[in-house]
Order: sequence, then structure tokens, then C-alpha cells
Amino acid sequence: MTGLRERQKADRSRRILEAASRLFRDHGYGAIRIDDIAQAADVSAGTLYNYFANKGDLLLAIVSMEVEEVLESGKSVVAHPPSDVAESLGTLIGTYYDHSLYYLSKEMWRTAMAISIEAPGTPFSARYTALDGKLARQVCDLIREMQRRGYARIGIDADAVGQVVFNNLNQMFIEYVKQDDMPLSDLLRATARQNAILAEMLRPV
Amino acid sequence: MTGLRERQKADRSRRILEAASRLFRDHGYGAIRIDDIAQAADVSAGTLYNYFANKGDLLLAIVSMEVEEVLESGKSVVAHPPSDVAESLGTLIGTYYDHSLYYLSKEMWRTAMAISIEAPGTPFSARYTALDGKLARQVCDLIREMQRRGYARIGIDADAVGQVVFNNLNQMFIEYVKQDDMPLSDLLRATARQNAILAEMLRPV
DNA sequence: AAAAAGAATTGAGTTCGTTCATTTTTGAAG
DNA sequence: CTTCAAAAATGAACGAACTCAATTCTTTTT
Repeated sequence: MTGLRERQKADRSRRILEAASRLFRDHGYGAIRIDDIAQAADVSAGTLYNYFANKGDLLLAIVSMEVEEVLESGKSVVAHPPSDVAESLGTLIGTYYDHSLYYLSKEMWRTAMAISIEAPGTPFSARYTALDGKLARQVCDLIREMQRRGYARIGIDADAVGQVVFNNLNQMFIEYVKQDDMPLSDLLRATARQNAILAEMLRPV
Repeated sequence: MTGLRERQKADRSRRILEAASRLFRDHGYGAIRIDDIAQAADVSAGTLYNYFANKGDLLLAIVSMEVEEVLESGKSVVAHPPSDVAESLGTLIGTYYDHSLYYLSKEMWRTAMAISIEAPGTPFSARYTALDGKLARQVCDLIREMQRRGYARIGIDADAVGQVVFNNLNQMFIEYVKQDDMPLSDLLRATARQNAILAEMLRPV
């Protein structure tokens, strides 16, 4: 089970991820070469390709870990939502956005999202896409939970609304990371305005 | 005005665009090398870079022409919208989606959208982003026009709703081009379901 | 314990996008 | 018609991601 080979493999994978994470964040994804990561992780460039399909896949592995955390912290919002619909959505979305730039730069996000569109087939790209799907479902879950508690009008297609809310926050996040000088406050204000309309519609009669 | 130099420049640009457009479509963006395009257009690789910032910028020039057409054909929908909100949105969005794969492959769209996120600064990337903004505004215009004609409830933030509708259709389109085997009918069905909710909200009292 | 099998690492080589010093072409001035 | 300057084209050279045949390291078998 924990033979030498297994341990070495796990260790190398960890070293590569740590080195890449630090280097990407400090110097930018584009500025870092595979050789830089390999050297920092004490492996050869060729070895790195035994662990990750390509440079982008390595980035998506890092970003996926971040999204896992976001998903986790979203759970508590769904479990104990504020009774106001607008506030609920704002809290969940705020949780998503707040986490987003803690470990990852805007450039890393841009590249990650670009890769997940352009090369959706690599292992970690698929994982990232799956996580995105889970986030979307979490928004749907929140709306259903609001309906269950009587905080939101029932008889409205929760999955469709949730999907729309998620697609919107995702697209707004893309606009946000596309502009290096756009502050988070602008993003929050814009999405609050958009969600206000959907929240109004969901408000119980 | 129409000196030899000007004419040659325009001609070379056109030849490059035509060659690239055909080759990308027939063999895929990734499979085509700059040299292939240069040869087909009867220029050197270096010359190509006098006309386009890089390979991706060339693709975005091609995609932008397509979006211009989409925008143009959207105008007539906004000018003469059906009186039902859901039908209006469906018609406009159907126009967008229908055009989308006439000249461009899914791979071209994937790559184009990826580049517009990752490298928003190049000339044609900026142009593509601007066109995207115009499309979003066109959706807002449609909703405002519906309100003006009494086909949609007034007193609702048309710009916010329009932005949400557009962000949603954009994100759904991304999902669509990410999966090579997803038929257009699936995309239309999904967005129709989502827009039904927003249309219901906009329905005049 | 030696040998065989096979898993993993290695780094030189390939490919392709991009750059840039040089050459060629164009249009203007004398 | 020549000369000159600016604009544009060229292709060899460069850099970085990625590949793969050869090698080294683990594990299993006898």
C-alpha cells in the first residue's frame, strides 16, 4: 500500500503542485516555464508530464483545489440562509467571490477559465468543469432551501432560476478578472443589482 | 488614397483572412500552422505579423466579422418584436445561435472565447469584447422596446434584466461549444426554459 | 540473492509561434 | 530619371512547450 514507489509519487506530485502554485502566483502563469517548476520541484521537465497532461492542466489542478474550498464554505450558507432572498444570494455569492482571489491571481483565473473552455478534455479540466457544475447546483440548492423554509415563493422552477443566477455570476466574474484594475466592490455592486430583480420575483407573496 | 501600397495592403489582409478562415474551418485552428496560412495567402510568416498581433488575434478578426453579422440581423428583431415576451427573447436568441455555426466551427468558437478571456488586450480581442458589449446592449434594447410598446411590464430595470439574459445565453453557448456532440436543439430547449421564468416576470399585468 | 519485469525518470530533440536584422519595394523630392 | 527615406516583406534564429528512446529505479519472481 505505502510502498516506496507510492510515497515518492505522492511526494513528487505535491512538490510540483506547491512549486507551481507559488511560482504562478508570484511571477504569473505566463512568465513561468515548465523548467522553472521542474527545477523548483526537483524533478525533470519530462517527469512533470507524467503527473499533468500539460502546463494548463497543472494550473487547473491548482484552481480546482481552490474551487473545492469555495464549494465547502458555500455549504454552510445553504444550511443556514438568511430569510431575505436577496440577502441569501448575496451571502452565497459573496462567499464565492471573497475566496476567489485569496490564493489565485486574476491572471491565473483568466488562464484557468480560458483553458477550461478551450481544452475541456484534460483530466483536471474535466474536474474543474465538474466542480463548476456542483457550484451551479449549490445555488439551486439554496433556492430550493429558501422555498422549503417559506422564504421564497414556491411554484417557481428553482433549477432554472439557480442556473440563471449561476451563469450570471460566472459571466460577471469573467468580466471582473478580465480587467486587472476592476475592484471587487464593482463586481459586488453589479451582481447585487442584477440579483435584486430575481430576488424580487422570488419574494414570497 | 488608393495608391499601390494601400491596395496591396488591403489585398494582403483580405488574402490572409480568407486563407485562415478556410483553413481553420476545414482542418481546425490547432492543426493549422502560421506557415500554412502564410503560404496559402502568398506572404511570408513575418508579414502576417504586420497585419495581426498573433495567431489568436487573427482568429478573433474572423470571429468578429461573424459577430458583426449577428448583431446586424438582431436589429430587425428589435425593430419588429413579437408581442409575447418569451417569443421575443426566443427569436432574438435564436437569431444569435442560428448564425453561430454557419461559418465557424465549435473549435473556433472555443478558441476565440478562450482568447478573449485570456488575452483581452490585442486589437481584435478588444474589438470582439466591444461587440459582445453591443450584443448585450441589444438584448437590453429589445426589453426596453417591449416596455415601450406595452408588451412588457414597465418599472423593471431593463438593463439589469437584459444583462442577465445575455450573460445566461453567453454562458449556455459556452457549454454548447464545449461539448462537440451537443445538438443545437438542446441549447435552445435549455435557454427557453430559463428565459420562460424571466419572461413570466416581465409579462405585463 | 540474483535476475527479470515493468514502472518511472530523464534530457536532448522536435515543433511551432513569434521576433528582428536585413533586404526589397514604394512614393516623394530634386 | 535619380536619389533618398520611409514602409513593408522576408526568413533565419530564438524560446518554450512538449515528446520519446534510452536509462535508472522498484518490485516481483525464481
